[in-house]
Amino acid sequence: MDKVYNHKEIEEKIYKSWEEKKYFQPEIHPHGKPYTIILPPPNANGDLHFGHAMFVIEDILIRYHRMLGDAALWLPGTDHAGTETQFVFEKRLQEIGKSRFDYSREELYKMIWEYVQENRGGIENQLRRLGFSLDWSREKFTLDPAVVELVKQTFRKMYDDGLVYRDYRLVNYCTKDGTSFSDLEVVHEERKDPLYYIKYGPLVLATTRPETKFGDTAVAVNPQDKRYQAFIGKEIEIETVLGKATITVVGDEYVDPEFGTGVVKITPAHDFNDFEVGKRHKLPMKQVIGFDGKMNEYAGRFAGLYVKQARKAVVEAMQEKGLIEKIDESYVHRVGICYKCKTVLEPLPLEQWYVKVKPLIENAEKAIDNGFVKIYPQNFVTTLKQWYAGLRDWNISRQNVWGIQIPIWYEVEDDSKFVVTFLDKQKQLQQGVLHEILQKGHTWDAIEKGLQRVVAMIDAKVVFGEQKEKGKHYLPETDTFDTWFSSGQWPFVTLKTTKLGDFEKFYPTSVMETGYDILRAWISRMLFLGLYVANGKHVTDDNFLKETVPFRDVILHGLVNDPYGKKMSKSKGNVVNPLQVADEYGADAVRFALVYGTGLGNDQAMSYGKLEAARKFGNKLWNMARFIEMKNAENNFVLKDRLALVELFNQEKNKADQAWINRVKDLTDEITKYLDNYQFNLAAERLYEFIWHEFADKYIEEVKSRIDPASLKNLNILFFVLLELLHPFMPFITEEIYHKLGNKDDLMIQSWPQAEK
RNA sequence: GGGCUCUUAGCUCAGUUGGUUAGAGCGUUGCAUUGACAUUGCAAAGGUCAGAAGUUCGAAUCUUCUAGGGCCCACCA
Repeated sequence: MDKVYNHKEIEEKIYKSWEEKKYFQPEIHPHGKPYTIILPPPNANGDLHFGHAMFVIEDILIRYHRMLGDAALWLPGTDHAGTETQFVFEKRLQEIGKSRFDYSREELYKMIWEYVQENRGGIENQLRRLGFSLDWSREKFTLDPAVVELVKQTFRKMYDDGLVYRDYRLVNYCTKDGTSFSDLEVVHEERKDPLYYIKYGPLVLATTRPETKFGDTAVAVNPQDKRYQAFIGKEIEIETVLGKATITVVGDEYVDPEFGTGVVKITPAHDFNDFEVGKRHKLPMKQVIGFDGKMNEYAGRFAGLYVKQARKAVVEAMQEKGLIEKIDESYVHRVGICYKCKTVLEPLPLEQWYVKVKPLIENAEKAIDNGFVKIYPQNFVTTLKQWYAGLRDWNISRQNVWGIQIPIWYEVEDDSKFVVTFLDKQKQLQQGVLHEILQKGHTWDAIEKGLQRVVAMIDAKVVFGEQKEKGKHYLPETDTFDTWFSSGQWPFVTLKTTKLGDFEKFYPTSVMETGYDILRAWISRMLFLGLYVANGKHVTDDNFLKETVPFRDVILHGLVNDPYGKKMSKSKGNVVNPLQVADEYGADAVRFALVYGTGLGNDQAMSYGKLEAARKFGNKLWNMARFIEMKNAENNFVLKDRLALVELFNQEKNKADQAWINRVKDLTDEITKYLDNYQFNLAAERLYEFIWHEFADKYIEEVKSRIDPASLKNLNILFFVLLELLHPFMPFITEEIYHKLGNKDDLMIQSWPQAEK
C-alpha cells in the first residue's frame, strides 16, 4: 500500500465500479424491504453548491439500509425551476442583445431546454463525485413528458373537484421579469421613502404612493374616529393635479386612526389592503399602472411614465398647486421586491389560477397530528402548522415560457374580451385587444403561430383540449405552473413514471431530507399535494391516509455558511464550490466534515479545520490498514473465512481480545441506534473517537506485543467491522482499504454488522 | 406584532427520555518518537454550561423571567 492515501486516483475508479455493478439499484436486494429516498431535485440551471453536499445525510441512510439488506432506492432528478431558469437564461440573452420577445415560445423553450440539458450533465457528475449512491437508471426531470402529463392530470382532477379556480385579483407582479409570484416568493426589504401628506378637499391624508391617486375610488376613515364621522358616506369635492373631482368617503375598521392623519386613500387596483376594502364597499377598480410598469391613459399627461418617474412628476405638480401639506422624509417601511431581480413588485390586478388550499391541508395536518409524517427536528412541526393555519389560496400561474403550460383553452365567444401578444409574420411584437387585432388584418393563423401571451377576461369560457369543438375559435392559456406545483408532486410523479411496479413498491417513501429553508415552499406543498394525488380529496380512513403520505419521515438539515458564518451567495462572492474542496481534501473528508459536529437542523460554518481533521482521520485509517497488511505479510497470515461479528464473539476465547470484541459489538449497537434516530453527528463523532483513540491507540498498540495467527485474525475481522460501520460516511476509503487487504468482494454490499447478543 | 432558535474551553461547535470528575476539532504548553501515521503518541493548562428564580435527592439538560445574538413569517397607507 502507498504510504499516504491518495483519494484522487481512487474515488472515480471506485464509483464507476459500483455503478457498473448496479449496486445503486434496489434490485440487488430483490426481496429486501423497500427503503426509499427521493433526492430533492437540484435546479437544472446552475452548479451544485455546498447545501447540496448535505445530501450526504441521504447517502448515509441509503447505504446503511442497503447494507441492512433493504431494497434501498435513492432516486435522482433535476428541477426545471421555471422562473429562476428563465431569469438566468434571459440574462444570457441580454448579453447578446436579445430578449425573450425576439423568439416564439417554441424557440425560446427549445433554447432553454438545450441549455438545461448541458447543465444537468454537470450536476449529475458532481453528485457522483461526492460518492452519492443514486440509482441513475431511474433519473427523472420535471419536464419529462410522462411527468408533465401526470402534473396536468392532477390539475384536471383538481379542476373537476373544484379545487382550482380562476380569479381576477391583485397579484405580486414583477414588471421587469414580466411575471407574477405567489405570496411566498415575495421578499420584503426595508426602505426609507417620503411619506406625503396630501390635501384631499377638506381632508388631509398620508401616502407613500401619490402616483396611484389616479386610481383612487374612495377615501377611508375609521368609523369610530370622531374627527371624520360626519364625512362617512358623503361625497367630497377634491382638487387634483388633473382638475376637480369628487370622491366618496367610506368608514372601515382597517384604518388606523393613529397613523398619519387617520385618513387613507383607497386604490383597489394597486394595493392589497385597498383591494379588500374595495370589495367590502363594492368600490370600482381603476387600474392606472400597466404590466409594463408605466402609467396608463388614466394618468392624463403623466401617462407613459414609469412609476418612479410619475411619482416625482406628480409630487412636483401637486406642490405647484399647493396640494401637499408636508413631507415626512424619514418614513421607514417595507416593500415587496422580486427575489430574482430586486425590482419593487407592483400589486396589479390579473386573471390567475388559484389552488383552494383549505380542503387540501386538512389531510396534511391530520397526517402530522397523527404521526403518519414525522418531522426531525421536531420544532419545525410548529413552523409548518402555523404556515398552514394562515395559508391563503395559492397563485399557481406564472407568466413564463419555461415550465409546464396550464392545460386550458379559452373559447373565443367575444373577441373583445381577449388581449393577445404575438410576433407577427415580420417578427414584430404586436399587442392589443383581439377584436382590434383581427380588424387590422392579422389572421388567426398568424396570431396562433406567434402567440406570446393571452389574457382572457375572467368570464371567458374554459375548456380542456379534448372538449374543443370544430368551428369555434380557442386560445390557449399561455401561463405555466408555478414550479412548486410540479415539484410538489415529486415523490408521486417520479415513482409513477420510472419502472413498472415502482410506485406500488416504493411509495410512501421512507425519508424526505432537505434544508429547512424549503420547508414551506416544498415540504408543505408535497405533503398536501401528495396526499391529494394519491388518495383524492376526502379521506375518512386513517389507515388509508397513513399509506398515502408521500413520505414518512422528514429530516431537515441546516445551511452551510461560509467560513465566517455568513450565508454563501453569488452576489457576496463568498460561494465555495464543494467539488473544489473535494479535490483538495477528498470526497470522504468533505462528507465526514459536514456531518461531524453539527446537530441536525443547525446551521454550520464551513470549516477548513474540520476538513483537515477529517482528511487526517482518513489517513489514520489508511495507516491502520497498512499496519495490518504489514503484520499479515510478516506472519504469512491470510484471512480465509470472514466471520460475522456474532460468530467471532462465540468462537473467541482469548480474554484480551474478547474485551475488544465486546467493545466493537457495543459500538455497533450504538452506531445503529444513532442512525435509526437520525443522529448523524453523534455517530460520526463516536466512530472517530473509537477508531482512533480506542482501537488504534489502545488495541493496536497493545496487540503489537502479542501478534499471533489468532490475534491477527481478530484484528483483521474487527477492523473490517469498523470499516463497515464507517462505510456510509466515508465510502471510498473504506472500500479501497477493504480491497487492499485482499478482499475480492465489495464492502458496498457487505451486510451491516448487526451485533445481536 | 407572531413564531423558531442560539448564548457551553482562546476560536468553531457537540452534548434527545435530568444522573458519576461537562466533551471534540483547531489553537496553546511540556515530553517522547521517525515508528503503520506528509507525523503520531503521552500529558497539561483552559469552562460558576449568558444571568436570576423555581421544580428535584440531583439541572448545561425541565419551567418562568431577564439580557444579548440569529433566522423565518406577517406587513399600517
